[in-house]
Amino acid sequence: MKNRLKVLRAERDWSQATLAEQLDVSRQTINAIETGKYDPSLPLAFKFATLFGCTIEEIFQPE
Amino acid sequence: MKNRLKVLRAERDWSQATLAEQLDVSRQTINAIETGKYDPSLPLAFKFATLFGCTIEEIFQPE
DNA sequence: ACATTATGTCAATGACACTTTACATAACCA
DNA sequence: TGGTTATGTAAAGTGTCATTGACATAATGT
Repeated sequence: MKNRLKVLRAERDWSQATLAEQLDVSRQTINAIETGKYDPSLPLAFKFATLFGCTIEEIFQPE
Repeated sequence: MKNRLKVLRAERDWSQATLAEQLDVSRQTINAIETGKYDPSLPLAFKFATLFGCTIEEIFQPE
């Protein structure tokens, strides 16, 4: 699963820690997802979409 | 997480087993997701969307 | 030079996603 | 009545998601 988190974060000038805080997850979770170590759960994917104001499909794409 | 799987299945007259087969998961997984026991992984959510020809958001909605 | 921030990574742990095998029930039909 | 299909559920096992705490490195600012 690919994702555009790094870009979306950069557009807002947010650190991984800042993003983690807003989503109520750990910084390591953000880092792991961003670097492709694992995929977020579906509920967390929805949280990303809500926070960034776009659809899940606009953030995550299956390989 | 709510979902419209039962309706989407009914529209196509598919059993849980038929759907499971097409998604390459077990029938119990379909049943568990449909009855809200747990949420699908993000990759599986994408598979549902692809198969039904719609977006993840059109199938699943956070509570 | 020193402190701070951002990122990457590791180990250990608990919770959840998904599996197989199996049993039960209800509906349908020959 | 007996066979088949659809659905729900349970137990036990495996792998993945997400956690905390910790350590390392690079970049920035004072």
